[in-house]
Amino acid sequence: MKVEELPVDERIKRVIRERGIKELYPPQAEALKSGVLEGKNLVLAIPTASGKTLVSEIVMVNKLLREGGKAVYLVPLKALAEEKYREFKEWESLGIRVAATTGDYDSTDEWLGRYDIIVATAEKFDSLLRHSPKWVRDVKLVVADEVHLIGSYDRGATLEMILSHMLGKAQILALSATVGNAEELAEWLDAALVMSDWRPVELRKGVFHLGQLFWEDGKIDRYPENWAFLVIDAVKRGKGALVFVNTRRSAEKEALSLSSKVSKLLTKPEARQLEELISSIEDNPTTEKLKRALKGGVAFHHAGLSRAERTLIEDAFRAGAIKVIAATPTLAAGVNTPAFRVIIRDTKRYAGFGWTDIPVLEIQQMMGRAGRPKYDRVGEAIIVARTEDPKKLMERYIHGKPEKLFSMLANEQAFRSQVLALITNFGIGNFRELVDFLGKTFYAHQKGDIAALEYKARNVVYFLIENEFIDMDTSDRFMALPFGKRTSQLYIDPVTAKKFRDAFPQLEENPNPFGIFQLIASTPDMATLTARKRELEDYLDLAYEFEERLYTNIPYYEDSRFQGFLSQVKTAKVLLDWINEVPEARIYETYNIDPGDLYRILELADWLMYALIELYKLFEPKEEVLQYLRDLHLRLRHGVREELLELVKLPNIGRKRARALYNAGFTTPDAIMRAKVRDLLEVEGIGIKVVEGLFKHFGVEMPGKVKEAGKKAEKARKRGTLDEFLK
DNA sequence: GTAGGAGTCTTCTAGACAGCATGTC
DNA sequence: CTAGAAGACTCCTAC
Repeated sequence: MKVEELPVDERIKRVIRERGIKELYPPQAEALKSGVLEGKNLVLAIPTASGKTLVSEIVMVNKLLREGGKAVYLVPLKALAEEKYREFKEWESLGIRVAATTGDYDSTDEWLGRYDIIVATAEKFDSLLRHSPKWVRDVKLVVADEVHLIGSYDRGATLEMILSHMLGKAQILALSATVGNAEELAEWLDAALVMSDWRPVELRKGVFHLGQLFWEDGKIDRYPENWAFLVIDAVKRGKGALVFVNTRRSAEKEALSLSSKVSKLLTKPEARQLEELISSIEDNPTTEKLKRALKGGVAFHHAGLSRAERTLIEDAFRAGAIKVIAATPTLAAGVNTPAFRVIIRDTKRYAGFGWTDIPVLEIQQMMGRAGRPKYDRVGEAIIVARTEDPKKLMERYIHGKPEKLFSMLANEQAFRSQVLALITNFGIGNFRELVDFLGKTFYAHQKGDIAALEYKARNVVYFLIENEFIDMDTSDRFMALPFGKRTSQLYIDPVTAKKFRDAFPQLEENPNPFGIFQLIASTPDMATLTARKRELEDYLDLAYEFEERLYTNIPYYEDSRFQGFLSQVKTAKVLLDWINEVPEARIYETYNIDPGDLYRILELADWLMYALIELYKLFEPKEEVLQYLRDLHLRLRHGVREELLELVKLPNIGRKRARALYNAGFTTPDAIMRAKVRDLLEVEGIGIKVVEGLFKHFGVEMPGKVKEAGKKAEKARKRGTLDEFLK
């Protein structure tokens, strides 16, 4: 189908033509002929990179130009929200305003009402719905990207509930990977279904076993025995490769070992480019390994890396500076990083209770990363058979069908949060109405009856009443209580809220960071760091040492909660070190964690600390305790002792600079404002830029001379590094 | 007595959403 | 619950 023939506004065609697209891919054409342009719901199940985004763009903009209102585009990851936001920005030339919103950005957001396309994570949109801003009524279209995540154990229920809410109120376009039961999904959504395996770049799949590469079409290529040669071969041909493994350690190990081989294939300019890349990365034990690998043009990629490093690696790989990435599954689900060749080293993964096969769906997503649309005629995806029977792998992952999706609404943790929200935020007034609503869900459609779910719902309601989240009047009508309403808006698990409330009396008696951090770490919303076996004793000792600061009893060894408790103690200790200004590098070493782990823990603790304070406000708070909690929250956010709280509020002043300033005698913002520029520059980590920022913040004019001198110094410094770099 | 090597036993394991203030992604 | 690598531990030998 030619773009010209599309039954949409001329302006849309113009934008698409400007991208250099004249002809639509067959599945795109089929999708657009399904009635979706006339308002019908659609489930589009086609491979990644086969043009789902363009279809959704056309559908969204067509809808907006014809009917006005808003389109919401749901994604599973914050990084994807950013990626889509940047892509959709292009439509601003037609006067369409695009916004992105995730937990990193804004909230209640009446201001989102000014935008036409809103990109959001599913959880964020769910949270927005609970705050019911006025513009929600204007949502005419919901695009759910990666809708197969409806089958994810911990996050599927959210997506399912959003779609249940919006079904009938807005048009729905569900974008899915290939799944076993797309028909079932389409039926539920009363949607047309378009399925296809078509890809713009041909995908060749194969299984590698002891030097033999068995292609799906029966052809066999011979290689040296080690699969690493497949990687080297790709690089030799001027292309890149992705290697998927199942542990962080493997990713690092393979990256380092491949690096020594790939490095020999690098040209001088390439090596220089990599040096530049390396110099821009912060130093810590994890990045030390990363930098070593990068010297040879290879990176590893896993959640232990910070966001900045991951983005840097992804960008450099796309640009061709990095030749190979060894990655855990992070990369398969994340932003677009196609490669000529994808090698899947592992098809099993440890799942907490043993080894399980990685689902076909996930392996196919990894394989789908093979083939770069503009550069490759064909992409290659190769599964390595190390201990597994190659025939079995071929059957399961290459010729096999992906799994069916199953509703995860009945997952207890997700379900109790959702039931609470239905009652406190979505006007569900009694049990009958609750059951009616549940009847509209994918769960109900799939199972045919909801007796089991109804039973669970009844138990949840009892739990919510018993713990005063909600109440029921004499005519059995639900009433939202402030505690329940706030819990739902804070987007925390009711069990977390209950744990907080139960601890308030003790917390009031003896407010202290360790007790509060352990409390936070004990909630189901927190991710704890696992205490390793040989650490157990240390943390038990620590727990006894700090016993009187805890708001809970130390469980006995036989108790099933024993190990979990010690993991909470470990997590609390990390947070404690953080607010006591222990340097990051030492935290990584002491607790054997990566930067990404620390970041994650801090992010969660920050969020839950806020929730704790907000809930405490509902129970006749003591002003001095409230103030204590607020200060602790700030300390947690900035990672400082109390005396630095004023300093870290200044622009560009974090925990390191604040401590340096304080130790140099600048103990208050006022002292800094009165200080001489020269004296400030003496302080470690304080350069002319920071000083300029500070003076601007204070509204004080910097002496012109000083400014000049500073700039000169800056230039000299830059030259210095350049000289060093050139020799 | 002990350094150090070989062999054996033990341990460990992927990922990542949410509030709010800030300014406006 | 179907693995596999790294690190800890043990035992032995050679000096």
